[in-house]
Amino acid sequence: MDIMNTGTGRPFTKILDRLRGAGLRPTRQRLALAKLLFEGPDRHVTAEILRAEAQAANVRVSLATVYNTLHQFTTAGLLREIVVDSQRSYFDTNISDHHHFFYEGSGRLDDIPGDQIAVTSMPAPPVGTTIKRVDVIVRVD
Amino acid sequence: MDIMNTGTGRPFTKILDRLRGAGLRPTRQRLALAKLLFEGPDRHVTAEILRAEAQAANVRVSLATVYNTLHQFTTAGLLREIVVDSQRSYFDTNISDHHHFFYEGSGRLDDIPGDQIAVTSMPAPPVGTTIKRVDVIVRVD
DNA sequence: GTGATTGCAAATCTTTTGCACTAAA
DNA sequence: TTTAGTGCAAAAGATTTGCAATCAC
Repeated sequence: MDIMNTGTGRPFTKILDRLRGAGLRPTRQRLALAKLLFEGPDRHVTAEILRAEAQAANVRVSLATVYNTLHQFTTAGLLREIVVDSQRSYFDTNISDHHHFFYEGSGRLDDIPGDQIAVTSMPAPPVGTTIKRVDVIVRVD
Repeated sequence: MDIMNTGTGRPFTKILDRLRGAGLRPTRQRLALAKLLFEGPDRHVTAEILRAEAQAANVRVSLATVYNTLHQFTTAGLLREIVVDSQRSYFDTNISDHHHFFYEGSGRLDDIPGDQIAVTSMPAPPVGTTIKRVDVIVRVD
């Protein structure tokens, strides 16, 4: 089955609508990357991983476009960027409230559901600022 | 007063012992960087900031040595690396249990004392792993 | 002396940018 | 058409590395 077609004669409408809803033109590259990212279970990717998958799926996309797309999807709220490693950016397809286990050795990242962890007695944010997000990273090895 | 001398005729013994205790030869560069880092209140530095301060204090240190030293100090437990930005590494002279406010706009980092925040109902670490650290980052802007 | 440490410049790696070309609406 | 999006190659920025010179013990 071609990556651009679901085999039902209906070219994955849900993803198409998702891009349209985000105000992003459904180009061949965005559709293919979105399909890799959003069909199937939630995942954590780096730009390099996604580029490799695109290549493996016979989708021609430049690395620059992979970076652009990851950032556009993040800005549109379709992805979330996770900062765990100062050398590489990870993007999470799970945009619900949750946290992470980070395996320092392998660079692997696992979700911790939001209800399995709680941050209490949060201090007030400094005057003039707003809390944008609270990230909890449990580093294991 | 010279940075290599306290003016008391006693060349800052505490820092010297700190390096010796960590098994690090007290070289001119390490002593000077340690003085910049550990004399005075706790702080957050990047390699570039520390290099600039060394330069301002008339200490000749190469950037490569600044990086080496920051990592050696971190391995020795004298510093702690904080990951908040995927483009830059921060090092914290406060090695006690605490968390951080990160100002996305300016790149500034503030400590949140360990007793002002609590993470409860932590999930068990995956089998075969040990929790190395739990980082809470409150992103504000 | 001898091995650890340093400096420098080059290399590496990730990410961004400029700009001509292509494609969506 | 018209404007957004893409690819490529070059640039940028942070960090690491190789190796000869230097320093601590």
